[in-house]
Amino acid sequence: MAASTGRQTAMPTSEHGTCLAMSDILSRIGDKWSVMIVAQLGQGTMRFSELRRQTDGISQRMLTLTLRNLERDGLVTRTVYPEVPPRVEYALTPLGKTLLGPIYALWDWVSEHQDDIAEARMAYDAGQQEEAPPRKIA
Amino acid sequence: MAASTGRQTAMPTSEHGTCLAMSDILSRIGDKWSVMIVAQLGQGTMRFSELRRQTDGISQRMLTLTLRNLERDGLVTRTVYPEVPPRVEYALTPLGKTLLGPIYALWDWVSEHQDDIAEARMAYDAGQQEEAPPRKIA
DNA sequence: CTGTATCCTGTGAGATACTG
DNA sequence: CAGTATCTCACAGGATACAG
Repeated sequence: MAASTGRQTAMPTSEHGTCLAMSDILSRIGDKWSVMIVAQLGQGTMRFSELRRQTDGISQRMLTLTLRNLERDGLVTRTVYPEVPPRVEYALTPLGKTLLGPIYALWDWVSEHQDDIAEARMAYDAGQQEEAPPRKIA
Repeated sequence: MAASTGRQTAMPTSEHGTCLAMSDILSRIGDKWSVMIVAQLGQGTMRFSELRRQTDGISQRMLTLTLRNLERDGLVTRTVYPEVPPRVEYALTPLGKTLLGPIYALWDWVSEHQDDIAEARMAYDAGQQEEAPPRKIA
């Protein structure tokens, strides 16, 4: 299990393999929907349409693709019930559940600092306007 | 601050604002280079070319854009020394440093589970080959 | 209900060349 | 050295229609 409770364990920037894996994993969990889906499934097993409804703005196609990728990475299981109106349930694997920790950490960070970021952006954009405008402002 | 396997602080999926902010922030830190740059700067102030050298594979353009975005979000500072051969130094802001925690959490997770994922992928791909090939295999 | 197949667009990002 | 400006291409991802 992870060394976890406390401060950051790793970050030996030397680890080149991990570095490559990082950008790989990050482009997966960093895509538009993966984190949201994992977070949803963190609350329990759900079926396709349920996920679709709860995940605002996702297209059928993207939900399918996202779930397939997560399944391929061993983060979620896909269970098909061969019934007449097909039913498919998705759930986190044990591995998938271990991802919830880091995701929540990120989530907490965002909810804690989103205001700072919004503020920083406004300040930055305002500053840019002063130096930028060879173009008439008003 | 959160840390490990156990229950976490947040995740009231209801928080819609945070949810939107999530996908926003995620698409920033989830892009190909931001996390890597922040991690680099976690080790201290660096200048442009230094970052360029240490960040394998990044193009000049992408480094510039990434840094600009991070600056705009208030995560890094950009200090220009008006010398003859220009020198520009980048460093994490206090806000930027708070991001190191979650990033390290993710980093740890990756270094800990990259093998599981690689394995899961191979297993999945192998399974697909069996059911897939209306196409002759051998 | 749970997908797959197609089409189409925006944009992320590399390569290259030029400037202060 | 540190950047900006273009060009280009690949691909993520939305909309829509069809299928088991």
